Amino acid sequence: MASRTALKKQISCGKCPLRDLDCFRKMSPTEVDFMSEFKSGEFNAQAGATLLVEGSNSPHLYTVLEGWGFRYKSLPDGRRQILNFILPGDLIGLQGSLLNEMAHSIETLSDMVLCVFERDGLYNLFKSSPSLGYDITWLAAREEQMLDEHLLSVGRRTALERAAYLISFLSQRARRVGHLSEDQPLIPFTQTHVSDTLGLSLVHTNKTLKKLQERKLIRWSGKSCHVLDEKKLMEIAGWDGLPETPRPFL
Amino acid sequence: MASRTALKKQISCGKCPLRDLDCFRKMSPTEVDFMSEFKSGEFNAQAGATLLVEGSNSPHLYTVLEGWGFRYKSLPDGRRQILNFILPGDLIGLQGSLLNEMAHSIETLSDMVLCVFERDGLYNLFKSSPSLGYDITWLAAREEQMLDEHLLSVGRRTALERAAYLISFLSQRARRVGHLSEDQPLIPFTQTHVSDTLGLSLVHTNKTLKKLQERKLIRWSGKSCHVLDEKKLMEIAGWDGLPETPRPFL
DNA sequence: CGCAGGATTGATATCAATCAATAACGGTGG
DNA sequence: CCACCGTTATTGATTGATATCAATCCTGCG
Repeated sequence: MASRTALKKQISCGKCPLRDLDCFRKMSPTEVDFMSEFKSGEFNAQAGATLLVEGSNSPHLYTVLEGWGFRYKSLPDGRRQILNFILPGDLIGLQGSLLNEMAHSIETLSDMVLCVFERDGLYNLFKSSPSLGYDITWLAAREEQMLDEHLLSVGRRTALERAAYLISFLSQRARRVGHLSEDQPLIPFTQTHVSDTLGLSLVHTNKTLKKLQERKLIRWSGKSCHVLDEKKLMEIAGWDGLPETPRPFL
Repeated sequence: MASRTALKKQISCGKCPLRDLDCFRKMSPTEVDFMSEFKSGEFNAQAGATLLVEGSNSPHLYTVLEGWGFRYKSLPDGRRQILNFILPGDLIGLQGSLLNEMAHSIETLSDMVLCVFERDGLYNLFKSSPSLGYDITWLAAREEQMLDEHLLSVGRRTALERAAYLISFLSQRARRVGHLSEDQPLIPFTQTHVSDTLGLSLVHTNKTLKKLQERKLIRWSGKSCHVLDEKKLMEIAGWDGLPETPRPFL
């Protein structure tokens, strides 16, 4: 269950600690002011909570401030496909805001802190601040790019390559937003999550991860995965890594 | 080879015949004027031409006026994954315009007519016409939604379900933009294209399509596929179909 | 201690890839 | 008009990858 702590502005956008990370593009003071105005609150969700449900029509848009989550879709009989993972700086709920209905669900993997916006204000954002509108489009294009790569992975990579791609991908993303600190292992997810991402069965996923472990590229402990050799994983996957360009952060 | 016939404005946007289709949202006169201004020409490409190449940095954005195409990515050793198909009304090259580098290639399946825009004018569009900026974002979100469904398909559907999904998906899309007329069968593509979309081998794709044919749901003739029973295909795939909402058209 | 959820493992069953031909078709040059 | 050719579609046989089934083993937790 997601626990609604307080829907008020707990941090002013200007002081948002994330804003200082290298991976994010700097915002002008005007833009920061606008975002502070646009922000309608913060939302704290517990690990395992469902944030948005396929078919629903949420009145909110969120920017992730902290924590891990994932987007997924299901078939009528329950088979599930994880579409992408969600990390700090990601904008979520855009599809729902624009197309009027979520076609996927979102769940948290860890406790999460989200910045809340009213979807009704979205059009006004485009009107008042073209640069922020542009940024949102930028983020949408970036999500599309990640999905393209995932699709290539699930469609054409072998099981081992897929696993290697997934883990190096998440490792890079997490590192950039400071979510791979010394104390934190890596990803707070189970092998079931991995299998639903890779489009493989749980058993086969386990055997595949084991191979990566034998080669000392990763280490699985408890409910998370340590990345020991990102480079080698990328090599196995035939993946070039994420672009270095700083991205917008709302 | 793509043949550049003439890069001038051959049709004013206001008279664009596509604009009258039900599937597209109507544009205000101001918006139409803006687009006419933004439009820098038309481009005619022949079937089989490569429009954009992974890694390149095209100065253009396009809206499709006519014809079929597809986006794809490849692995270093040549394995190819088709990401999505391109039909009239689609905006292409947005990733390249925003993120500065194409991460996928685009090829035509039939002769194609494209409306050309300068990517440098994109930011100005957001500034001058927030509603058009919003529309572009809308289109990006729609593309994302299609990719989500493809990913679910490739990751979790069986071969038969995937094929059924793909064909009903294309059938719906084509019908809406009037590309399934009496005289035209359906899609001008080969089974190799199908296999690269579904993430299956060519042989297995052939056997799978054959099953759909035996059940009288499709008919393969020459280099194209007739859809005989879209409803049944959707049922097999467990797919609900595209949303009915009219979409923006630039 | 006893559970429950997650990770592992070995055996077996399927699905899909690969290999190897052959057939069908459209286009070309003679 | 016909022989020739390249591309695409089709098929059967075989191999290989992945799914499924069925246990067992952990580990954190009440």
